[in-house]
Amino acid sequence: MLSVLQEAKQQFIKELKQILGKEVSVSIEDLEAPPDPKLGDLAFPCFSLAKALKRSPNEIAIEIATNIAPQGFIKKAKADGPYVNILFNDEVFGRSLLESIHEQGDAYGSSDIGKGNSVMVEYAQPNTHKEIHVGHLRNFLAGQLLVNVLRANHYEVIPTAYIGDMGMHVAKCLWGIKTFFAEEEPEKDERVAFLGKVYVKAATAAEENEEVKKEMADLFRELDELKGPYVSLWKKTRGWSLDVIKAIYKELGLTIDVWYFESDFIDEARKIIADLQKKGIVVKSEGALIVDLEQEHLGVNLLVKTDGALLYNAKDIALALRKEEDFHPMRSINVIDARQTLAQKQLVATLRKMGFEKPLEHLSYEFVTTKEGTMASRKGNVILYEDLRDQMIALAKEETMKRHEEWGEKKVEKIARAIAFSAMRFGMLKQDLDKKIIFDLEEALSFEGFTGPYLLYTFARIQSILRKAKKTTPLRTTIHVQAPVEHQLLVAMAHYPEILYLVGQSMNLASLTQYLFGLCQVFSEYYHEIPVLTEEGEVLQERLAMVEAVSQVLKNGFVLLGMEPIEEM
RNA sequence: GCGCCCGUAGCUCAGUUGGAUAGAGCAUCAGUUUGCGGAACUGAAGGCCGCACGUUCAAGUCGUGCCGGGCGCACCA
Repeated sequence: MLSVLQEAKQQFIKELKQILGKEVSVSIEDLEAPPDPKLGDLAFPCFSLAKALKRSPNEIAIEIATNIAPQGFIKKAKADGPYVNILFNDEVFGRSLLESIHEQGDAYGSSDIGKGNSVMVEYAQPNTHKEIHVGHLRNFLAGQLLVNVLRANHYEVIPTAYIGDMGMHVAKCLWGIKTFFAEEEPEKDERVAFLGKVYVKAATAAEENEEVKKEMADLFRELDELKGPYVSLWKKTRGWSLDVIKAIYKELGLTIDVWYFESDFIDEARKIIADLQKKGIVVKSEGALIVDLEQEHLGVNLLVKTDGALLYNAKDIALALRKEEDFHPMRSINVIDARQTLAQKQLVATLRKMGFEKPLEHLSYEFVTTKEGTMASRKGNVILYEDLRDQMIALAKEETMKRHEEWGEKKVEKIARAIAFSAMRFGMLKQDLDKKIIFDLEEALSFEGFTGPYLLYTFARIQSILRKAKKTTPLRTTIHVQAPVEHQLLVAMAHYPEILYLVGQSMNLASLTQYLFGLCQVFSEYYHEIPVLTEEGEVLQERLAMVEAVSQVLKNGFVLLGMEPIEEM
C-alpha cells in the first residue's frame, strides 16, 4: 500500500514523464525535499537532464514548471534556478493524509517490505556473574528497537538472547567465593552485587599472583567439562544472575523469544573442532588450535587455548550452526559491540571455510564510556543500570510532585517511571550507533530539549486537548490550511512511513528519534500558534482531526521506542 | 607496525547516501503566560565542516595523503 507521500511523488513523476517523453528516465529516487519548506514540498533537480539534453538546467526547470498543470496533489510548480519545486494542494494532500492515518491507526507507517522474510536478531548478550551496566543498556535498547522496527515492516523477527554463563570470568568469580567468601550467603536482592564484589577481589588477586591465575585456569577447565566440585556452586550463582537478567529484560520490554546459553555449546564446539581438525581447517599452532585466516587478512581465529580450554570464538561457531538448524533464518543480525568487529569477521570467514555461506550481519555499536574513560568492572567506575534507573526515577518523581501536588503517591510513581524510562531509552537511542556515548549523568537526567520527556510532554498536551474536546462530534478529515505551520505539520506526518521504512533498511536507528523529535517541534510551534478548543464548528473539528493525527503518529513512534504514551505528566 | 571507527557552533550531536543560504539540543543573552499544560515557544549570538591535494556542473558528504582521538590485532569475553 502506498503512503500518501509516495502517491504525491508518483503523480509528480508521472507528470515529469509526460513532459519529458521517453528519451530520459526519471524515478521517485530522483526527488528530493527542498532545504527550506518555503521553497516547496518536493524538488526535482535538473542537473542530470541538463547533461543528457545538453541544455542548461535552469532552462529545463522553467520549461518543466510551466508545463505542469495544477491538479491532484499538485497545487503549483515553479522553477527555482535548476530545481523544479512543487507545492502540495493542502486540501487534497491533507485530506488523504488524515484519512490514511485515521484508517490505519496503529499500523500507520508500517510497510510490507519484510513479508515472508525471517530475520534472527541476537542482541541481549550479558554475562552471568557480573552486574548489568549502562554499556549493556545500549545493546539491549538498540537491539529491541531494531526488532520493533523490522516487525513494523512485517519481517518475521526472531529476537534472541545469548547469555555468557561460562568462561574465565565465571571461573574467577567461583574461585573468589571459595577463597574469600565461603561462609557468606547474600540476601536475595544483593546476590548479584555480591558476585560483582567477589569478581573485583578475585580479578585483583589474579593480577597480583601467578599461582592464583593458574588455580583459576584449572578451575575453568574442570568447569568447562561441567565436572568437578564447582558445578553446583556454578548452577546456584548462575541462577542468581539469570533471575536478575530476566527481571531487567522484563522491565525494559525486551521481547526475547529464544534463549541460548554459552554453556550449552561446549560439547558441540568440541565436536566441530575435532571434525575441522580432520579436514585441516583447524590446525595446531604454538600449542593452541586455530583457523588460519591470514589469506583473508583476518589473522588467526584462536579457538582452543594451549591448556585445552575453549574460547568464545569456538562456541560462536557452534551457536551459528545451531541457529541455522533451529530456525533457518533468511537473515541473521548480531547486535554486538564494535570492539568485536574482527572476531565477527573471523567467525564469518571460518564458517565460509566450512561451507556455510549464509552471511552473518554485524550491527556494530560503539561502547559507552565515562568522562574518565572506559568502564571496567575491575576499575570500579562502572555505572550500574539499576543505580541509573533509580536515580532517574527519583528525579522524575521530584519533578512530577513539584507540578502535581494533588496527585497521589501511586500516580506519581507510575508517571515518574514512564518519564524516567523515556529519558533513559531516548538518551541511549538518540545518537548514531557508530559514535561513542560519553555518559554524563547530568545530561542523562536532563528532561529538556532533545529528550524522551520532551516527547512525552508534547504527547500529554495533545491528550489534554483531546480530553477536553470530549470527541462529541465525529472527526472530519477535510482541512483548510491557514498558517504555514499547519502545512508543515501535515508534511512532517506524511514523512513517517518513509522514515520507518528507511530505518528498517539502513538500520540507522537514531534517525527515528530525530524524526519524532522534529515532529514534536513542529507540533509545539503549532500548539502555540493555532488555537483549537476556542474554535467552533467545522474549524474546531478540522483542528481536532489534525491534533488526533499527530497523536496517532507519535504514539506509533513511541511504541517502537518502547516509550509509554502517558496521558498526563 | 597493520586494520577498523570517529573528527561539523563553547559542549553533545543531525546533515535525506553528491545538490539550493551547513541545522538541532544544552549552555549564554533578550523576550513570550488572565488563549488547549512554561518539562514549552520566539529571537539573538555562536562555523577555515581537523588539514592538504584530487574527482565534476556541484564536496561537510566520494578518493588519496597527512594530523588528532578511540578501538582491535594469539591463549580475555
